[in-house]
Amino acid sequence: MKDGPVIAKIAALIGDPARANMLTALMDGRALTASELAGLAGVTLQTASGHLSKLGEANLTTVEKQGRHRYFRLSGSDVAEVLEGLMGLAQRTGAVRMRTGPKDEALRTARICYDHLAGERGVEMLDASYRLGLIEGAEKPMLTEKGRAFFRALGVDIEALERRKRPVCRHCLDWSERRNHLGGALGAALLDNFIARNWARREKGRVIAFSPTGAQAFTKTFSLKVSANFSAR
Amino acid sequence: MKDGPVIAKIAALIGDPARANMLTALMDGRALTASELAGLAGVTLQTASGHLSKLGEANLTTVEKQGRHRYFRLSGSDVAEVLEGLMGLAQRTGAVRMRTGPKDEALRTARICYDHLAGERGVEMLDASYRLGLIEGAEKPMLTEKGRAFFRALGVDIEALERRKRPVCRHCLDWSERRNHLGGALGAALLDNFIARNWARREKGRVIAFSPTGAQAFTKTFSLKVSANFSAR
DNA sequence: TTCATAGTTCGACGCTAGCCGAAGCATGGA
DNA sequence: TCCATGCTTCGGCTAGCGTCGAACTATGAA
Repeated sequence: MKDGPVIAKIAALIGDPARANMLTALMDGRALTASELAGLAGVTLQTASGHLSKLGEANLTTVEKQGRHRYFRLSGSDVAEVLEGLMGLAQRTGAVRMRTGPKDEALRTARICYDHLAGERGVEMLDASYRLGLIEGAEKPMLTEKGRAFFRALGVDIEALERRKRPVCRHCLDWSERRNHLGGALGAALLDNFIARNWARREKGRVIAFSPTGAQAFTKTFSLKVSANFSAR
Repeated sequence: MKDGPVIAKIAALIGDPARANMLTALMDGRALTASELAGLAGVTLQTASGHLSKLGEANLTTVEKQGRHRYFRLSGSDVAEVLEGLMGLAQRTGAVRMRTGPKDEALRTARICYDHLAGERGVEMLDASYRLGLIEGAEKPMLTEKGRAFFRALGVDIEALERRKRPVCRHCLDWSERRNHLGGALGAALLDNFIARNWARREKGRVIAFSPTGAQAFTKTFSLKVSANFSAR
């Protein structure tokens, strides 16, 4: 009776189609201007402006002024996580079309979730990290000594990550796979790493495209089985 | 532009204060009637009925008919998880409060339901039976081989129970916990068993009182965590 | 059978909130 | 200084939805 309205306020904010469009557009962690968001949401600039101020008041987004532009982004990865959770519910409902186009296919395979890898690849990576003993702990995942050495060898500055406030390892529920993938500072650092190595690159939308050699390297690094998916693209 | 409205539908459902109240009330996994939910949400029965049918259509809740009551519960733990996520976001701005306690402590803890154990203990026992792999099947619970051996070792004549017409295992909805406990022939036999072992005895009214040693034995048998509840009573 | 309780359906009312046009600031460039 | 661009604020319109009273169905008890 008391905490209901609290979540209702947030949920109602996400519940408007225009705002939901804006939020999902921001899910890849990029910052977008008010005009861009207006276009994506299919509303006029002044309408979008109103929505964005509401989202800001609720601390779902933050603003960054730059010249005469105002860049909006999600205020944190936790917002993206909740949005992914809602997508999961929406998918399970069956009210959503299960028919998936080629774009959806690519999204399922590998996409960006705020700032880290999601989709099949993301889930595989987390699974492998547990299987290889790099990470331990169900509730609160922690790097093992072996994991530290492993990721350091990949070129990730673990110590720098640990100095930050953000958790190094974190589970993040994947709406398409409905299993956890790896979030947190390490998840973000790894995605950066893959992109820097040219294993993968960001494409339009939230798609992450692995190159053939990148996919091979990824598979080998995490001791994954070679799947039909990889050879297919 | 595509998946925005999808999550918007779900979020909008959660976004109404009355529905949010109902959903949060259901977050502990209990099942509540439409009237109770109406009261908790502060709306009339007919309004609540409308809300509940919407929640059902979206598969956020499921219904269970029992007599002239209709018991509503969340359709899965994933729903509760999303709600918790929303609370987390809400917490950034708003305040949080805790829930209230019970009335009749002893009755809630353990009581007789027709001929089997109900209340916290009963619910715990059913939960444990699933967790330990003694029982399988959501709709129609069945003893596993492991379960047969387990209960036989406790001194229950499983074969005799199976010869009877009465179902061996049966879910029974618990009015205080609002979750299922174990009924059926096995549920009855187990309560007899506990009393015969002096783990518990029937008291005035419908209260079942566990002795300290009985509570300990019960806890150990079903591999339960030792709770403060036991030591407190 | 009759009454009581639980819940649903229908219709009407009223408020909220999203929407856009127009006007108002603010920043940056010429 | 003047204009263009990016965004916000204001005001009025409208649709949608949450709400309740009343009538109806279903289950159970006397």
